[in-house]
Amino acid sequence: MAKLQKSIDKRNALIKATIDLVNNDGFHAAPMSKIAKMANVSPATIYLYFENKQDLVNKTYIEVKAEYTKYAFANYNEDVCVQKSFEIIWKRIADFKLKECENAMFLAQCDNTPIIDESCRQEGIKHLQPLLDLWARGKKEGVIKPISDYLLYAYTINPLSFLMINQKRGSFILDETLLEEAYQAAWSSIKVCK
Amino acid sequence: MAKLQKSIDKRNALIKATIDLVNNDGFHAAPMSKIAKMANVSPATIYLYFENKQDLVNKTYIEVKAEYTKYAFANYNEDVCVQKSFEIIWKRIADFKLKECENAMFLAQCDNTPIIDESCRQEGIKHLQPLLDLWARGKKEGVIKPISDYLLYAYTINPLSFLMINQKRGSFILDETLLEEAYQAAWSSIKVCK
DNA sequence: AAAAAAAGAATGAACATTCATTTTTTATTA
DNA sequence: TAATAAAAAATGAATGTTCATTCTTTTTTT
Repeated sequence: MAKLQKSIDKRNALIKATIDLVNNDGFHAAPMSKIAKMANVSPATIYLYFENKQDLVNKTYIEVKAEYTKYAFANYNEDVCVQKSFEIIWKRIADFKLKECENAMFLAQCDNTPIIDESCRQEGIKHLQPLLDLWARGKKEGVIKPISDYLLYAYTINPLSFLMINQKRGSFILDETLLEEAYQAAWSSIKVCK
Repeated sequence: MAKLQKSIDKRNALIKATIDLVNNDGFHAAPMSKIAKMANVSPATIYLYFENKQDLVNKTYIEVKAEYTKYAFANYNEDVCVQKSFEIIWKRIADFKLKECENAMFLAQCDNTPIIDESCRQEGIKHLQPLLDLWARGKKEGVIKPISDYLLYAYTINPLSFLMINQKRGSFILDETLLEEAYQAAWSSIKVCK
């Protein structure tokens, strides 16, 4: 396999450069020549690792999305009760969005624009299954409101993207206190009130 | 004023074409030539109305943002109680995001990417003041949680963008029932529990 | 007939991608 | 182990295209 012999470091550098440039300048202002320079590589080399620019962006998206979900569910355990499980996952996701800010920014940009192919977006959604399963369990137990998963996501996970972007822009800082308040807001929006 | 004599229709057509193209193809794939064609105008004519491409996009953003907030606060009245006021504004915003879907999509794309200038983004935020005032009142009265406005926005308004985008992509449909559920989720995430 | 607005064609720069070489790595032989 | 040949990887410099913007001319309005 020729591909496996090619330096994985170069590939990673290219992915990272893509994320950096797209985050800071936008996709429209992230030419292959700049990506190459930032990765310390010749423009021609990119084409040894990726078919073309679209492929580079698609693959970057899929890779980052996989990292994101892997991180989110790393210490998830089905034996714990719904509320606690949700808290654990939510806080892992919050962690990712704040610590892996560059990655999270890139995902947010892809999720809100037509820069990646629809098939890649679909591909990325699949990895969220454990969260959907947890919600199904919560609904069955009467702990979580019996509403669409899209609503649950919109009110618990998606706000984190907004907060992350605004923190990155320097509008405000998400410290421990704010994070706890955010978690409470998330949980109160989907829990069943006794 | 030479500017006022130029056809306002052409200007509007250009703004609309910009929104359409950026929504469907992304900023990187919205060349001036296509925008011109879609607006039934020569490429050179664009430069009679806008300085350059960046200016076109900036102005489009500001214009759409102004429309958005104008719509949101159209029937807002300071005499009504906080909870009711919030409901009215929230539902107007929901309405806008669902009925003026193209406009809302464009805003979402601008708000999550570096395609518009930072100064325009700031400019756009100013128009939200009435909502921030309402929240201040709600906090003082002990009706709304005493948390950062960014959190309040993240948990009440921002989810609508996510829902709108996914509705546009055909993932699901936001009917009357879902909309009411969404409103309840929004309100429960920020109200003070008695 | 003068001024303003609009047009299509032209210009030059920037870009994605490919090409022709060079460098590096791997495998082979002495 | 050292020398070398073959293969793979990487490169910088082309290539041809696309694009934003401008220029010159034409059309429309005053």
